[in-house]
Amino acid sequence: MSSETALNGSIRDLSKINKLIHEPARLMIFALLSTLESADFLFLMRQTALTQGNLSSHIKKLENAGYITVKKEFTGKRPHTILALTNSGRTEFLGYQKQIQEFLNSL
Amino acid sequence: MSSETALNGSIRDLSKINKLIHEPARLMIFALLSTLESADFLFLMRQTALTQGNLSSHIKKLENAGYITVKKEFTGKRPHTILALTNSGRTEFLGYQKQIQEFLNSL
DNA sequence: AAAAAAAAGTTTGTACTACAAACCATACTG
DNA sequence: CAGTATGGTTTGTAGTACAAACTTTTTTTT
Repeated sequence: MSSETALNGSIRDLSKINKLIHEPARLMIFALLSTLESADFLFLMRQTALTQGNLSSHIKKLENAGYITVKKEFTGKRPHTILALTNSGRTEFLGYQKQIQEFLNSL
Repeated sequence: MSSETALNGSIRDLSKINKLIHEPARLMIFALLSTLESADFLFLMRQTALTQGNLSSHIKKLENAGYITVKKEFTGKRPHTILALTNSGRTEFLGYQKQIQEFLNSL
């Protein structure tokens, strides 16, 4: 191995970190969904303290990336949006955790 | 303690994470400066693989925040810019590390 | 039963930010 | 002395996070 690769690997790798996950608001969403397996819009809103508009935007981004699924149901008469991580989302989040943990360990 | 505070503390806290540090390019700069005590512009540029313009912008932000000092010297005839963390910068970076580690531990 | 307010989101407008291209100043080089 | 290299800074732009405003349906008030 070159003299730079091993020690600085985890530092330079940061430039390739998944920014869709790294963003704090979305990191909260990932954290909640990864421990809960599924959650609804209002629950996420309360747990994260994000506004509706902001949460909605982040959800759309994650859905477009294929990281979460969005199911729109009705509970009685009221709409109910259920979010869950996809396999891809779960895998990417685990990879993110690994990368950032390695970074912290390198300090 | 309330039922939410302890478990979700580290999750909701993410919304208050220091974004000046959290940004990947600057995280690289912090990582390098925290282990090296001082470094010059070109060294940082090579280690991080940031472009000159981009690195320059990030440095200015960190300097304005009081997280780093910027000393412009001459080595022989050539300009030489030396960067170092301030106490404040070091403290904030440690706080950041702690917060993100707690987050990872909570998953 | 009409009007008003609430619930559950989505869309739109804006202020900010990361980035590279273009620029600047000085120093070498053929 | 023209051209290129060195060591940066400034400027322009595309993208992003966020909240305000809007939409649609339902519930409550009068």
